[in-house]
Amino acid sequence: MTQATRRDRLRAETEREIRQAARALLVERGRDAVTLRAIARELGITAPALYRYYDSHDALLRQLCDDICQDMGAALHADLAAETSDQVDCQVRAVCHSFRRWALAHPQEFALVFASPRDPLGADQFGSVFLQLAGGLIASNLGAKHVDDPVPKALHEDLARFQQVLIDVVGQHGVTVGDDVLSLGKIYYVVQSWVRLYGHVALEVFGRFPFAVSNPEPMFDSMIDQLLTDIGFDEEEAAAQ
Amino acid sequence: MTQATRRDRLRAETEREIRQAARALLVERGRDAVTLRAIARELGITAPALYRYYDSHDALLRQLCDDICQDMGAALHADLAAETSDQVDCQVRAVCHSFRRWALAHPQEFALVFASPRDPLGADQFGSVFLQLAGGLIASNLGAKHVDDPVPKALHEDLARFQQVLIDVVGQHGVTVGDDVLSLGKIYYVVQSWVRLYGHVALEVFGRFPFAVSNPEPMFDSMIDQLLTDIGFDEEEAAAQ
DNA sequence: GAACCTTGTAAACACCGTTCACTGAAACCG
DNA sequence: CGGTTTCAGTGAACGGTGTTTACAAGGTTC
Repeated sequence: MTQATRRDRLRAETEREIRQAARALLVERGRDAVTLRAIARELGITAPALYRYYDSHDALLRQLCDDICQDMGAALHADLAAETSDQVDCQVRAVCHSFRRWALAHPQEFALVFASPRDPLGADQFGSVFLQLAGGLIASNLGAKHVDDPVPKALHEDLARFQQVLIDVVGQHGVTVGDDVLSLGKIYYVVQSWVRLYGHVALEVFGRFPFAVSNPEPMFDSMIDQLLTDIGFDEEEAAAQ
Repeated sequence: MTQATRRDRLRAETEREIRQAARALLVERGRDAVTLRAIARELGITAPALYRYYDSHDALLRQLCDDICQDMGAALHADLAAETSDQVDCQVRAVCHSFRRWALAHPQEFALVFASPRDPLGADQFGSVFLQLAGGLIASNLGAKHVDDPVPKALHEDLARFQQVLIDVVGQHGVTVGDDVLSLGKIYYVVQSWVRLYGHVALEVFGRFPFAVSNPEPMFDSMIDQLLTDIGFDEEEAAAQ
C-alpha cells in the first residue's frame, strides 16, 4: 500500500529541509530573512524549484506558521506531562509558565504567528491549544468550588458555541462532562484568563511594558496566583510552600 | 530669528509629504507596501532623493511609528476632552473605549507599532500614553476608596520608579499628589489593567480570539466594568442606566 | 559674481518573488 | 524491455526592492 517510491522519499526529505531552513532563517535572522532564494541557497538548489513545493512565498510562510503552532502545542503538552503533581492548580501553573517560557525563547516565531494579519480564524492558534488544555484541566477538577459570575447576555451565544467545542475536545480525551462543570461562567472566566496571559506575554516578548520591568517573572507569577484564586482554587498550600 | 528661507520651507513641505504618503501606503496597502520607491513615486521624485531625509528605509519606518503613537495620543486626549461627564469612572471608560476604537480603526498602524521588534523601550509607546492618562485620572479621583492589595516585593523597585514617573507627569499638569494617592498598589493595579486592555484589543485587532466572537464589544465593556469595580469605583449608577 | 551647500537625478549593484521554456531522470505501462 | 509520462530542478528573464555613487542644477551666503 505505502509504495515508498524513491521519488516520494526524496520529495518528503526535501520538503522537510525546506521547512527546517525556513525556520532556521526566521529564528536567526528574522521574518524578513525568510526568502525563497535564501532557503534555496541553503538547500543548494535554485529558487524556482521551491514552487514545486509551495504555490508562493506567502503559502510557505503560512505553512511555517502552522508548524510553529504545532511545535508550541507539543511543547505545552510535554511540559504538562512533565509536571509530576496531580493537583490541577499545579498543572495550570505549569502550562502557563510553559507558554511564557516558549514565547520568550521563540520571539520571532511568536511575532510571526501573532502579528501576521491572518485572514480567518487560524485553525491551530495558540489560544485554542491553550484553552483546550485549560478546559481539560478545569473539567478534571470536579471537586473544586468555582465562582460562577453572571455572563453578559450578548456573549451567551458565542460562549455556548465555544463551550461545545471544549466539551467535545475534552470528550475526545475520554472524559465526559456536562454543562454544569464547564459552565458558561467558567468558559468566560477561562477566556478572560487567556486575555491576561496573552497580554502579559505579548507585552513582555515585544518589550512593550509601559516602563522598564527589570524582572517580569514575579509579575507573571502574581497574575497566575490571582487567576487561580479568582476561579476558586484554595491557594493556602501553594502560598505556604 | 526664524529665517524662513525658501529652501527650509520646501524641505519641511517635502518631509510632510513623505510622512503622509508613507502613512497612506501603510493604511491602504499594508506594511510591505511602504517602500521607498512607492513613496517617491507618490511625490513624483526618485527613491534616492529620500535619502536626503532619512538614513534608511528602517529609519523612515521608525519615524512612521513615532508619528502613529503621537496621533493615537492626540486621539485619546481628544476623546477624553469630549467626555462631558466629570466623573472619573466615565472618563476612564471613555479612554478605554477610545483606545479600542482607535486600534480597530487603524489595524495596520497598531500592528506596525506593536509587532515590530523594537530595540529599546520606545519613547512614545501606547502604554505610556495610556498609563499617564490613567494615572492622572486616578490621582484626580481623591475621594474614591481604593483597594490596595499587597504588591510582590520583587516588583517594588520597578513600580516605585514608575510611580515617580507618573507623579511627575501628573505634576506637570498642575496637580501634585503624594505616594498615598498614587500608591504602589494602585500603580500595580493600573499596570495589570493595561495588560488586560492591551490583551483584549490585540486579540481583537489580530483576530486571535480562540473562538469566533461575533461581537467583542460587550466582552470589552464587561472587562472595563470589572476593572472599575475592582479598583473600588461604585458601579451602581452605571449599571442602572 | 564666486563659492558653497542642498536637493534632486541617472545609473548601477545586489537582492527579491515569480514565470516560462526546457532538461534529465524516475515512474509507469503495454 | 522500450516507449511514454510525470516531475524535480535549471537558467534566463521581468519587474520590483534598498542602497551607493557620481553628477547636475538651483538656493544661500559672502
